[in-house]
Amino acid sequence: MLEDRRLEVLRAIVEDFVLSNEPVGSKALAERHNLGVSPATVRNDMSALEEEGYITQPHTSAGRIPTDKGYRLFVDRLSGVKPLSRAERRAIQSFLEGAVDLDDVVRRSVRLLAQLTRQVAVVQYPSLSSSSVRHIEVVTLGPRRMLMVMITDTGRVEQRIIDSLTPVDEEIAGELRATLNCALAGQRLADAPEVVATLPDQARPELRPCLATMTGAVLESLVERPEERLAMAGTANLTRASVDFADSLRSILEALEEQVVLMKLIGSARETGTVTVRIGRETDVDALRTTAVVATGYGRGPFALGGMGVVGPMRMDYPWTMAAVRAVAKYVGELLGAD
Amino acid sequence: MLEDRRLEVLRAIVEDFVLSNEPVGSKALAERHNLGVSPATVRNDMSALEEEGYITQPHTSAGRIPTDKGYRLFVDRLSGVKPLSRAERRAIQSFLEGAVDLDDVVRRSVRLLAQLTRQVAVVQYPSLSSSSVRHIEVVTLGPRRMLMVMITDTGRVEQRIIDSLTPVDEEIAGELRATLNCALAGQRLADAPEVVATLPDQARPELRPCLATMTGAVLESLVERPEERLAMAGTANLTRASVDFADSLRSILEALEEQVVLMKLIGSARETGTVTVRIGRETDVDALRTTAVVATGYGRGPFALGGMGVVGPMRMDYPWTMAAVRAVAKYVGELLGAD
DNA sequence: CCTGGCACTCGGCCGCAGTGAGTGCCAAGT
DNA sequence: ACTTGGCACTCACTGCGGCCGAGTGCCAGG
Repeated sequence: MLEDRRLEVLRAIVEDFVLSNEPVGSKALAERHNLGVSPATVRNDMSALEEEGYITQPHTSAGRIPTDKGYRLFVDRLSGVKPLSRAERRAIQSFLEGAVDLDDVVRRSVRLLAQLTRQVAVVQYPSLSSSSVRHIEVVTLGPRRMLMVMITDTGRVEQRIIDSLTPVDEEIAGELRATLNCALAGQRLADAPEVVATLPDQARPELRPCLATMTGAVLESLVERPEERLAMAGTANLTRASVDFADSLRSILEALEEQVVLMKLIGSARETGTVTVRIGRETDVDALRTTAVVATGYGRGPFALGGMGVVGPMRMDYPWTMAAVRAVAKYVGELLGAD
Repeated sequence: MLEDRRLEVLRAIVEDFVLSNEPVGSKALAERHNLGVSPATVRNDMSALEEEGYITQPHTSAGRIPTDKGYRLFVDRLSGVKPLSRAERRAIQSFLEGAVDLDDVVRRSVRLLAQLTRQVAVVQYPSLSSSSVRHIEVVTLGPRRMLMVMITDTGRVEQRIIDSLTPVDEEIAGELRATLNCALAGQRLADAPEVVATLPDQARPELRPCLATMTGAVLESLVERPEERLAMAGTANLTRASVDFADSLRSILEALEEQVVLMKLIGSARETGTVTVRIGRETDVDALRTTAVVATGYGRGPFALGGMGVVGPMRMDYPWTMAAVRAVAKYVGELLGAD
C-alpha cells in the first residue's frame, strides 16, 4: 500500500521527467498525476525514494530526477507495454517491404528505427554463423588467383580473394566448386568448420594444396570478424536530447564509431529473445554512461540472425521505444526468414 | 605592391583564424606576421578587404574573420601545397595495405582520412559503371527464383534476387550463366547496356523470357542507384569545430545522413582529376553553409572509380587537408587499380 | 500515517559598472 | 600617395549584488 504509492510516485517522476527534461517537484507531481495525496506526503515518499537511491536531486532545493537505478526499476516493474497503433504497424510494414536486397533491408530498417524512435538506431547485418550456405562459387581471376564467393540463405554474400601456391585453371576451379558445394551447401555455417576440416584429405592429391588454402579461406570468413558489419542512422537525434552537450556528445559519437563496442552492446541482446534494456553504466561503456541502449535480436526462432536496437538518452520513453524496437525486429525477422 | 600586401594580410588573417578560432585584430596581426608595417596600416588594408567582401566582423569593434569569399581567394591564390611528411606517407601506406577485401579498403580509407584530417571523412564505394565485369554467377534458389551475382574487377559484388515467370532448374541457370558471361565478361559496365540488349534475341526461344528478366536485372543494377553506397567516419570530429553548436551541428549531421546529397557533393569531384574545394554556400546545401568540403576522385586514369573527401568547418587548414585527401586518394587508387 | 504551515536554500535572472581589445578617423610625417 | 601615431568610441565579456521563486525539510496537529 505504502510501498505501492512510492512506486507510483517513482513512475510519475520518470514519466514527467521524460517529457519535460526538468527536475520534477512534489507540488507539480501531486497535481498532474492525481495521486490523491498532498504534496507533503509526496515529499516524504520522495525522500524515501532518494534514500534508496532511485532518484536524486541535481542540487539542493531542486526537484528530483531518476537515477540509473530508478530507471531500471521503472523498466523492470512499472512500465507496461505500449502497443503500437495500427497505423504505425502498417507504416513499418510498408516501409520495409519495398526492399530489394539484403543491404536494402538493413538500411531501411535502420532508418526506419531511427525515424520512429527519434534516436540513434543500430542494426547488425545478419550474422554469418547463424545462417547456412546456399552456394559457393569459385572463379579464377588469374593464373594463381581465385575469388571465392559464398552466398548464404539470408542473402548475404561473402567474398574472398585467394592466392594459390599452385597454378589453377577453369577446370580446377570447377572441381573445387563442386567439392565445396557438395560438402557445404545447406550446412549451417556454425557447423561448417568440422565439415570442412576433412575435405582436403578426401580429394585428389593434386587438388589438395589448393583445396587447403580454399578451406582456409572459408574458415577465415567464418570466424566472426571482430567487426561484423553494422548500419547506423539517426546520429542527428543525439543533439535532440540536450544531454550536457559539450562533454558527452563528443564522446558518445566516438563510442558509436567503435564498431567493436557497439557490436557487443547490440549483439548481446541477440540471443535473449526479448527486448533488453541497458541503462547508464550497465552498458559497461564509460562514454555511454548517460545513455541507454534498447536492443533485441531479430530473425527466426532460436537462432537470431543479428541484433538491432537504439541508443538514446536515459531520459527516454522506454515503453514506447521497446515496443518500436520489438516491432521492427519482428518484421525484419519475417522478411529475412521468408526468402 | 599595395595589392600584394593586402593579400598577405588576408592570408595572415586566414591562418591566424584557423589556428585560434577567434576574430583577429590588427595589432596581433602586425606583430605575429612581421609584415613590416604598423597596425594602423593593417587596419586600412583590412578596411579595404572588408569593403571587397573578403573578411567581415562578427560585431562592431571585434577583429575580422574571413568570409566564404575570403577563404575562396585563399584557397585559389594564396595557399601553397603543404606536402605530407615522409612518415605520414608511410603511415597511410601501412594503414591501407593490410586490407583484405574491397569493403575493408573502403573502411580503412575512411577511418584513415578521418583520423588524419580530424574531420568527417566520406568515401564512395567504387562506382559500378566505371569498372568492368569479371564474372557473373547465376544460382537457383527455388523453382522460380534465382540469384544473380555480378563480380567486378574492383572486387565489388552486386547481387540481385530474380523471380522468374517460368520454372528454372540448374541446367537453365548454367546456360544463363554461360550466355551472360560470354557476352559481358571483360566489358566495362558503362558499355554493358548495349551489349545486353540484343542477348535475348540470340538465345534459344525457351530461354528468352528468363533471359529477358535476367538482363533486366543486370540493367537495373547498372543504373547508378540514387544511393550508391558510401562510408563515413569521424562524425565525432564535428564537435571539435565549435561551430555554433546548438543550431548547426544538428542540421549538419542530418545533411550528412542524406546519402543522396553527400553523394552528389563527393561524387562531383570525381571526374575533375584534382582536389576540389567547396566552401560554405558553394556546397549548395543549406545545412552545410558553415562547412567546407574537400574532395577528389580516386582510381586509375581518366575513369575515376569513386570520390572521397572530408567535410569540416570552413575554418580548416586547407593546404594540409587538401594534401591529405590527395595522398589517401592516390594510395587507394593504386590499391584498387592493381588488383 | 497524512496534512498544512513555515523557514530555509540556492540556482537562475536581472541590472550594473568596469575592462580591454579592437575599430574608425584624422592630422602629421615621409 | 602611403604610412603612422594618437584619440575617441564601441561593445562583448566579466564579475557582483540583489531579487525571485520553486522546491525542500521539518514539525505540530489532525
